[in-house]
Amino acid sequence: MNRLFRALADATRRDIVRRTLVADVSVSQLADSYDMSFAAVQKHVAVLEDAGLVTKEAHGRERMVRGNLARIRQAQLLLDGFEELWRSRIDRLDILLAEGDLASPGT
Amino acid sequence: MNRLFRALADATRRDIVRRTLVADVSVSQLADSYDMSFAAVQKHVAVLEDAGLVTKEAHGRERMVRGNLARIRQAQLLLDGFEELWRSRIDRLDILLAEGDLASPGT
DNA sequence: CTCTAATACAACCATTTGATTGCAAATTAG
DNA sequence: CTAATTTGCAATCAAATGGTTGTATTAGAG
Repeated sequence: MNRLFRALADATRRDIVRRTLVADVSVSQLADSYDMSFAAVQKHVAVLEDAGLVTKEAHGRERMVRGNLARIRQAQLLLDGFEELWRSRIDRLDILLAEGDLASPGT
Repeated sequence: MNRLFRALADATRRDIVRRTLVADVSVSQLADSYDMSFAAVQKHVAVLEDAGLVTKEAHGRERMVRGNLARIRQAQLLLDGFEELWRSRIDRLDILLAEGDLASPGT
């Protein structure tokens, strides 16, 4: 999870994910789009690959990069878990309020 | 977004978010839970606060930390956007297939 | 075969991160 | 008032990050 979220914490990498989710793109095609060296883009792709967010497939001398939605879903699941926890806080407040309602009439 | 995802890319910080989504917790209560110095935990909370994932509220000499679900939702929205993009890839394939269907019968 | 394009990888550098310790300030407890 | 808690903040340090350039390898074009 650390690597997953860290990989998403960079605008260039998020853009690469966006593009490779829509269509396969070669590393050099990606490199042409950003104002940095080929090697820098190559490293970003490597970070994404290490995080499982993209895969690479050799096609001749090119490596086609493909976004991996399954991995994105894992991040979504974690955030969904946060949302559920938050709801449990509301539930606790409801319980407290309910207890208050029970106590008040008695006084 | 960079700060948001970077803040989530650390297990200790994700745990702090979990705990503070369920109930308000003071910085020192948090510090007691982790095997690191008070200052280190304080810094993690500061990173989360900077990312908008938690807020702090003074209560006497304690600062109660509270998780901010709204900010988590922003991360969810971004990931949801990825998912929609991915679906658009499928749509394009469908279009290609449909075009193929139109062409094939004519040949 | 030769040249070029695409990629991989290493070395290097500046900046950021994640942790530490130490000290000061504010608030509560006794 | 005095002492203990809680927090904030600065200085410091090792490791990771994000970028660079240079070199080597591999595959397609002519």
